[in-house]
Amino acid sequence: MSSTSASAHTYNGGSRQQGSSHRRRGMISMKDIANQAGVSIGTVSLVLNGKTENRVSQKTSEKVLQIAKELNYEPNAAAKTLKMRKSNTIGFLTDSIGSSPYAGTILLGAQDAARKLGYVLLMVNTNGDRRLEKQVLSVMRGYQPDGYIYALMFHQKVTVPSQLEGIPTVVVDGEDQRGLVPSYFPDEFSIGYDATTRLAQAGCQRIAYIGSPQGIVAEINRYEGYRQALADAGLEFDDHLVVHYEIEELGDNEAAAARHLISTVQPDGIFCFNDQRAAVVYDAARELGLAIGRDISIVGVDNEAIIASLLIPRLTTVELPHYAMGYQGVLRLVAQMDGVEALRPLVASDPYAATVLKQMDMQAVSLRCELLEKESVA
Amino acid sequence: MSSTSASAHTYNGGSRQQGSSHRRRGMISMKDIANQAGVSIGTVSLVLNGKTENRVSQKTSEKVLQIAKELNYEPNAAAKTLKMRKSNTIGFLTDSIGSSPYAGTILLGAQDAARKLGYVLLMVNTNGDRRLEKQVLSVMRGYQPDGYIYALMFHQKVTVPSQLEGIPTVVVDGEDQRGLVPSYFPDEFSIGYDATTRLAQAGCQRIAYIGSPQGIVAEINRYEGYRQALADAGLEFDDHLVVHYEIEELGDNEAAAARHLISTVQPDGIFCFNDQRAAVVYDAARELGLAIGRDISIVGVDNEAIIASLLIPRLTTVELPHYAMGYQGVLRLVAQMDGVEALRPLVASDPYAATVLKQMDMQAVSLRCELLEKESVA
DNA sequence: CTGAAAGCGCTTACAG
DNA sequence: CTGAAAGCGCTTACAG
Repeated sequence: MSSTSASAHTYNGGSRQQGSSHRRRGMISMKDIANQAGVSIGTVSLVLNGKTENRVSQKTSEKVLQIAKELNYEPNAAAKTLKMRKSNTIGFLTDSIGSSPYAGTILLGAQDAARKLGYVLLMVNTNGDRRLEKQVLSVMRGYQPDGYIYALMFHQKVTVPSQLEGIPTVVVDGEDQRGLVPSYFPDEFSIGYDATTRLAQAGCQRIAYIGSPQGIVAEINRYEGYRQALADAGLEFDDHLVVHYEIEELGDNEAAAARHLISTVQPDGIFCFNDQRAAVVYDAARELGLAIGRDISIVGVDNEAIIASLLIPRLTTVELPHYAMGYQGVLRLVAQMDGVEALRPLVASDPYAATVLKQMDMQAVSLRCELLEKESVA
Repeated sequence: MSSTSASAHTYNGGSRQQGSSHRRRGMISMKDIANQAGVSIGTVSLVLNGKTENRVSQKTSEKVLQIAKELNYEPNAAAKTLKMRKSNTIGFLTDSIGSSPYAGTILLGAQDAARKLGYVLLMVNTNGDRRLEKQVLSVMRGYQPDGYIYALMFHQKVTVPSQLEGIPTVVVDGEDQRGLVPSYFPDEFSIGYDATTRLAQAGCQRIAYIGSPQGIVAEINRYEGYRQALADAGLEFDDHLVVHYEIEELGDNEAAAARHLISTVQPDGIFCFNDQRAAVVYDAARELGLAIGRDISIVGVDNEAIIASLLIPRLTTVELPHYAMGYQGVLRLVAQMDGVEALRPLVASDPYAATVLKQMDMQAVSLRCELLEKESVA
């Protein structure tokens, strides 16, 4: 908690920027345009919405457009929403903005897709608190978003709030428990498979897995991928090479645990559940005098920016598709709300759009993740 | 970029969740309540807005409230906005969601404050692109946010977009170039001062500063704080103890540079511009056989979660007030828009509210940052 | 090709 | 204490 100081470094910039009076800035309306153009409001509406075909003369149309531009007209979303029962707004619900560095990337992807499709994001954080979630959701509903993105902090099974029932919704970085709500999440199995296979290709014979508490989806499937890759590479599975850390029970001893693992079972390659673990393994290996990328190969998951900047040699890692999940999630949502035709304008320039269109019949879509080759693998 | 796979891990959850038909879910309106209660819509409005004083009987009031609750009534924000010319919406503009782990924390603070004051956040990312900013802003204006938060990725001077002129706006983690728009940002001078003073207190005689490219506000003021603290501690300033890295020109050599600095000028304490630099210094010190927290003391800035979890011994660091900036920024904005009375309900339970009220006459507010004591200082 | 009018769900004088 | 009515800025049959 930081207190506030009115120190020498606080200065007063002079006069107040704006009064608290509620002078309505001259938001100009169709009426203004109609007056200036000498036509009716209805005509202005037609023109501004491009519905002039056989209904408005070329000349009138041009005049209206011209004046609208001069006046810097911006349609009043509230009026439009009220009349159309469509807000062109997407509710973005998340449990984790602020607690995860990745939430922002999902949001960015969602935002970019929304913008291209003419939507704006109403953002709300639930802190993972069901009671708060219910409260904010009911406020949000008043704004009548046309659909919702329900974004999680990491891949897990979730129950979508009942208030969203019947409203178009897409789960991102998570999976609807009941399999009814379309969900976009990383292909965890392939992450484990690709990482392990890469290590096997590098000639590793004793590939360890440093995992996560068991039970969460990401852990279960990455581990499966690890085992399948071993089998496909003709390597025998060895129980001793696997550890599923409970973060809590480890505390400061994660480093010690890593050292212990390395020195006792002597792996020549390690697939780490995430980059953070990989960073700890770096330290452990170094203390044991092992050269990473030569004596021992390491692969992480996340491509976490800060860790990436710190580790030497650079870490080979599997990147999680946060941006893609947010982006495709919104594409899917809009297709659901407005029909697949809504995506057509994008499809020529945007490979994601084509992908999403192909998957409209799948409720659960796993995104393949890319292995980024650096120098931590021999 | 991740491609998408329809692997064995993609399953079809069954029937489509919702049709694309636009059946309006029974958003119930005041009319519905009025009908059921046998009163007029106007009366319902009065009751639901708590304006019953001398205007509606206790009995009618209760009946209306009761029915509204049963029907799960949620006011239609679009209609209210249209009529009132007030959307109870705040536009949150940022250059960095997704590119900075801190943006989310600012957003979280803003969100929490907004919720308490009955506002909802309309979120928009500009990617630091002026053209895009202009475009998204004009769309956003259509939604008529009552005010704007203009949030930056790190403390810098900015020119607020001209489209925001005349609309209540608060800059967060940045400073309005012209000093006209209220701005909330970290007290950089104190960061440098407190960190350096802490090192001096620990008995350090040769305190180095590993900075950042010169020119940005954060660097200039932290450096000043460093120098002032040296002076106040009776320590002589030594040019050789200071380095202002240009990140770009350093690349992988940051570690080498740190090693070089430590071995040549032999500081016994180092104030690092941020935790990331501190992490590099950890490595360098260790390679030179120095025990951190004994042979050499280190202080960082940021309290970056991932780095904090990695460094041993734990890093003493100055925490940047991201949450507080977002929170207080919104408080200030609402006070600006709705008058200071709007904050009164909070003031009893919320120390931030009192603080903000005290600072209504300041355009630039620097927030004091907390030094978190860990074990990296002797 | 164009305009007048109704109506989306609210709030707020105004009349009673 | 209560209701009828106007109007916020749009869209869209409908009539001409």
